[in-house]
Amino acid sequence: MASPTTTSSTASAAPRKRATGNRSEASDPRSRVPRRNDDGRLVRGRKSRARIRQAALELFREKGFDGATLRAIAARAGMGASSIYRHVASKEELLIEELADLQEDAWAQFRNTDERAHSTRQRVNHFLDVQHEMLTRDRDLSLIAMRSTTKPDAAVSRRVLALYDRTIGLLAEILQMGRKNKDLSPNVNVLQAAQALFHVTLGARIAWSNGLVSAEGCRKSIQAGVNILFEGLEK
Amino acid sequence: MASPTTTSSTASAAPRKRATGNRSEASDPRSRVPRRNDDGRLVRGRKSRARIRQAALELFREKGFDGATLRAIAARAGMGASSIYRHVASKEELLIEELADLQEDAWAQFRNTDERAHSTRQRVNHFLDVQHEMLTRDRDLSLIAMRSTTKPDAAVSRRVLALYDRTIGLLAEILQMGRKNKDLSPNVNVLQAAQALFHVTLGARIAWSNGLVSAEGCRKSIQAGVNILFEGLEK
DNA sequence: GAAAAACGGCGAACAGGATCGCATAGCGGC
DNA sequence: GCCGCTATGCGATCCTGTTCGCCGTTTTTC
Repeated sequence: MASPTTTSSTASAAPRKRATGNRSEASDPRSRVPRRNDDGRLVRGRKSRARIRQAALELFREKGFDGATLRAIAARAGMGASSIYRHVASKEELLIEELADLQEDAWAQFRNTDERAHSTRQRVNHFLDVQHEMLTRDRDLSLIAMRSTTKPDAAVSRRVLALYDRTIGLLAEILQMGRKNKDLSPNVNVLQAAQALFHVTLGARIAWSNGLVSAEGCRKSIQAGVNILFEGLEK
Repeated sequence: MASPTTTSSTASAAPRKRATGNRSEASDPRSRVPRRNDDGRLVRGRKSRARIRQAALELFREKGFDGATLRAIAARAGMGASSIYRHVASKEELLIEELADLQEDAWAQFRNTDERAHSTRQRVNHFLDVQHEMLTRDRDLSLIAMRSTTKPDAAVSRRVLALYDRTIGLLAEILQMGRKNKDLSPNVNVLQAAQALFHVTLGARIAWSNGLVSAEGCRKSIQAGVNILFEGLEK
C-alpha cells in the first residue's frame, strides 16, 4: 500500500459484466429512473415495492441486516429473489430507504420542537439529541449507512452521503443563525463547524454501534464533543 | 427499523456452522492464537505468510481491494484459495495488517520529528499531518478500515478499533502535555478532546475516500476542524 | 523413537448477493 | 383489436468469501 502506483480503488475497476451483456441498454431496468412515470397505473409494481419493503423491514428487525437473506426477504414478499432487483439496486438500499424516511421524521420532529429563543448550543444539542434517539433505535441503521460509504461507486453510497450533507446543512443553518445573533464568534466558518459537529457524532456512533459504549454513553460523548467545540480547548 | 424488538444486530445471530461441524475444537486452525509459538522453526508457514502478504499487497494495488479476488491472491502466492485461511481470518485482515504496520511507521515518524517546544496546536497538526500523509497514500486503507468497523463481531473490527484507540491515546498524550504547560484550558478533558479531534479527521477522510474532496482538501478540512476545536465557536 | 498433536495444504462445497435471458402483463396509440 | 413499449417476474447461473473434511508433514511429548 506504499507507493501510489495506479488504480487503487475499492471498486473493481472493470465493470465485470458478463461478456454477453447486451441488455438493450435503454431497457435495462437497473437504470433506476423509470421511463414511464408512475401516474397510478403501475399498481402491481407499487404493491410489490411495498411488500418488499415490509418484508425487509420485518426481517431486518428479526435477524439483523446481515442475517436477513435476500432470498428470505423475497420469499416473505411472495416473489423470487431476483425480482427484488427490479425495484431496488442493492440490499443495502432497502435499509437506506428506511433511514432516509426516519431522517425526515427526525428533522420534522426537531422543527416542531425547536425553540429559536434558546441558545445556539442548546438548539444544537436538541438537534443532535433527536437525531441520536432516532439512530439508536436500530443499530444497523448507523452501521449499514457507514458501511455503504465504503463503496464509493455504489449509488447507495451517494445516497447516504447526501443524507450526511443534509444533516450538516441543517446544523449549519442553526449555527448561521447563532452567528447572526452574536451567539457565536463572528469569524467562525459555519459550514466547517457544522461538519466538525457532525463528524463528532459520527465517531461517537461508531463506538456505540460496536458495543463499546451504551446509547447513553454515546449521547454523553456527543455532548462532550459539542461542549468542546463551543468552548474551545485553548485558555 | 422503528421498534427495538429483539435481535437486531448486523451479525447473523446464529453461528451458522454446518451441522456436521466437529473440527475437534482444540485443533481448529481458525482459533487464531497458534498453539505453538513461532520460535523460528516453523519456516514453511512463515514463508507462506510472506508470499500471501506480498501477493495481496500487489493485487490490492493493481485492482483495489474489492477487485482483488482471494483466488487471484492465492494463485499468485502459489497455493489454493482455502489455504489462505490457515494464515488469516478474513480478506480484510490482509489489508488491516498492512494498515497496522503503516500506522506504526507513521507514529515513529512523528516521534522522530516532533518538537516538544512547539505549541500544542502545532504538535497536534503535525501529528495529524503525518497520519494524513500515510493514509492518503492508499484510498482502500481508510475505506476498508471503516468498513471493518461495520462488522462488530468480526475480529478485524476489534483490531481497527484498537488502532483508532491507540491514535486517540497518542493525541491525548499531546494534549495532556499541553494542559500541563498551561497551553490548554485546565478544565478540558483530554480524552474527550482527543476523541473529538480523531473523529473530525475520520469524517474528513470519508469525504476524501469517496472522492468528494482531494487529499489536499481533506487536509485543509482537518486543519479547519482542529482550529475550531482549539479556538471554540463561542465568542 | 513412537505416539500425539499442531501445522499447513487441497479440492469440493456452501451461502448469499447479484446478473442474465427470456416470458408475461399493462398501457397508450392507432 | 392489434402493435409496440415498458414494467415486472422468474429460474438458472455467476461470483466470491468462506467453511469442510481429509491428509501429509513437522514438532512436541514421554
